Amino acid sequence: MAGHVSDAVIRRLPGYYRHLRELEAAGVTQISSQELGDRMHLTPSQIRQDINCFGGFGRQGYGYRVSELKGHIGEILGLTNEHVCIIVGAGHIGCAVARYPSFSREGFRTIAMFDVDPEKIGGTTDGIPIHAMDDLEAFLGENHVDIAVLALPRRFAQDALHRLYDSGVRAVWNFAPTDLAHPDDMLVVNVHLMDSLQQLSYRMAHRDD
Amino acid sequence: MAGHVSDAVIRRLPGYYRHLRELEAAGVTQISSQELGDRMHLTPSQIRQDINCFGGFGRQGYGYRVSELKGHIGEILGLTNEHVCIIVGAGHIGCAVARYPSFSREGFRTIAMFDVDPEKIGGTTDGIPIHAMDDLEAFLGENHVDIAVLALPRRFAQDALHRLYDSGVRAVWNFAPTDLAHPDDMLVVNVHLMDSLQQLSYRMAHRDD
DNA sequence: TAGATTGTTAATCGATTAACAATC
DNA sequence: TAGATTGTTAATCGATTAACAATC
Repeated sequence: MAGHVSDAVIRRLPGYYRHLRELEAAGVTQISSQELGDRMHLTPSQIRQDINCFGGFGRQGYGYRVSELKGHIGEILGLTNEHVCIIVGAGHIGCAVARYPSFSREGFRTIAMFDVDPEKIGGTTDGIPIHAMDDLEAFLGENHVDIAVLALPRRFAQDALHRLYDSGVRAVWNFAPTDLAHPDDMLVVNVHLMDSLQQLSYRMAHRDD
Repeated sequence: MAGHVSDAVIRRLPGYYRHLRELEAAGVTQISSQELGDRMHLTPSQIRQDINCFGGFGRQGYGYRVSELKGHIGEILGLTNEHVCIIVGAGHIGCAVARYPSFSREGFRTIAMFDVDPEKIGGTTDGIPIHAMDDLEAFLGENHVDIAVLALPRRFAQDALHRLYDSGVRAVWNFAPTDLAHPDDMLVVNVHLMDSLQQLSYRMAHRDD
């Protein structure tokens, strides 16, 4: 069904999902590409092209059923299967992720956190146990983990990524502010908060251009 | 100097800055578009095109001076002027931002946080005072603020944005998981953590396509 | 049925890549 | 000078938009 799906489309998919969820919550059951485009600041054409990368989920003369389309896009995004996660680094960012409500609501289940701080080891955050960083390999030997959240200072991130790879983890959500080297069969998606803030700074500096 | 700069270029600029900072820290003083491209997974052509949106910062037969180019890009990103910030919402994300080292290092100075929780009001995070949300307008009347960081639950974010606008704030770094309506003369850059995670989920689900 | 809106093909636009003269 | 690498123009590629027949 899906031939090659471009990066541009993949980047927009979560936005569709988010808007459709809001529409569903607001009691909207039907929507046209025109209306959805107005809402998302996209052209109706683009919306139809994007959706038709995956199949014809609409009906001529009617538009799209909100809950049906949301279901399809959720499936396409892989949100129907649960993802078992660990968080490496129990600092402020790691804990913020652990407690982020949408994180568990969308099927990302955190089973453990890891840190080097003896003060934290043995404790919990939101019911999630904090293990010693030294126990990472042993833990991964006994537990299947889909995604590792990397929430460490920059200088520790590359080493942690190698250790995760060697223990079989093949997907990383990286908050460390650096581009990590990784094998081809490991997926790494970066958050790079400072990049986002610097884009804001750029736009402020060039407001009148 | 800069004609129209495309979104694609703006999105890459912080990456240049980050890599150049790492190179500088590693003691590298000179780099060619070829070498920088290898490092950043971009073509040399694209790097030269990107940089030349802003001016000819290189030298034929030599390449670019790392510290000089970093300086230019920092300036282009608006990092030479300090940005006065407030953080609206003193939950885990707000506090994570407040303590994020690069935040203050790159000239983003947080002068206050705001929250509705009586337990938090009057306290501090990392030396930053937490004010009552009710005092937002009074505070903004007395203090110039360049950027508001929105770190509130979704349902409170739109109202907070209006209040910020009415008190003169014209730039928002938004962590609430929703696309906020805003006037044309207000800049809003979204972080949308869940979008980023869902992109990872998509790529995991479609690994073998 | 008539009206509306999709799915899909064709046209356009913009971004990326290639090429090469300029020049350090 | 010769070699290397930029700055910049031209070519290519891909993404977005427009158009319209299909059809609910």
